[in-house]
Amino acid sequence: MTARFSRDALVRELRRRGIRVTAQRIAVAEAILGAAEHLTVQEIYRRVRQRFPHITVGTVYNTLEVLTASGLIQPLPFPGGTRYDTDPTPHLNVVCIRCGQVRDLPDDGGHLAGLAELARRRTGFQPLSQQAAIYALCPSCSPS
Amino acid sequence: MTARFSRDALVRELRRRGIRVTAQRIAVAEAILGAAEHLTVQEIYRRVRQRFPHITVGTVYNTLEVLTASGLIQPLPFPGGTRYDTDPTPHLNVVCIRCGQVRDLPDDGGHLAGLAELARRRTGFQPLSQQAAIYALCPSCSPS
DNA sequence: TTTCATGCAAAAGTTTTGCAACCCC
DNA sequence: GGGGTTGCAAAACTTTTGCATGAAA
Repeated sequence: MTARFSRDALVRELRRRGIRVTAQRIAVAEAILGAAEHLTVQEIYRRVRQRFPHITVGTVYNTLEVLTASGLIQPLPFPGGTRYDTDPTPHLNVVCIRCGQVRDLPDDGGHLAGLAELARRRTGFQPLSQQAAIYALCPSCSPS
Repeated sequence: MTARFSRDALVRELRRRGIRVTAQRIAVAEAILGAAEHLTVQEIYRRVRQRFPHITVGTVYNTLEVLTASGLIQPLPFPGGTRYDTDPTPHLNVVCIRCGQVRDLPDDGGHLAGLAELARRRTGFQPLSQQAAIYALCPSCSPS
């Protein structure tokens, strides 16, 4: 996920979503949007602190909740802590259980959409978001 | 998930998997296998403590890791902590993001199998297990 | 008898909370 | 100016670790 917003566009996007804009919030959003992988809260915290040495984890958590509620980012419960995703299109996370690397794949077969539809039909629940992970061994971590 | 093993069968199953059998491990396994829902570690701990008041969380975590490594149970990273699943067949978790209830659905359309296959083909990773969750609002929690 | 699990305790890590000062709108 | 946000601090909660004792094979 490369940066999808210029600074200005990001500010506009936040305002559009009814989020009060602060420098810290911009920094948090930029950290997530500019990352190639799904960052943990600590990783986000570390990056933002380079620009705002006085920011606290509490503020980061606060901001993550606001951004999540607005739909700009999505929390992914992972072993080892919550990570944040910015890809709004449904996709698959493939996780190596040994080295921890995560690869994203688009929902090419429409399987994720199919699962959401299945859930709606069978439970009457109203699907909002989804997460799918395959836990696997990457080639380097596979027993040769 | 109702209990799938008699006490004796469970002991045999643990031995078959190369797990050293202790009374505490049986209790932990029975708690998980006998539960209808996916229990958190604290819920497991609370249940087992009724039989073994001196057991510690450390032992529960230890046991969960052993049972996971053997493939008898599967950890599910959920918002709010890890839960444990005993259903070895791939299935879908539908979670109400407000009240937290979880419903399981079988992989009727073969979507989960399709995702694992997609992951294998596209990444070369060797799929071991999987998790799919739909975050949704249940009828009672839906804004009428 | 040897090896490994348990219990106890402490520590590391994650997430939440309360509140006064401050900043965005 | 008003109300929401920040920083600071403490606390609650989850998970990991070290070690002496005890139990399983």
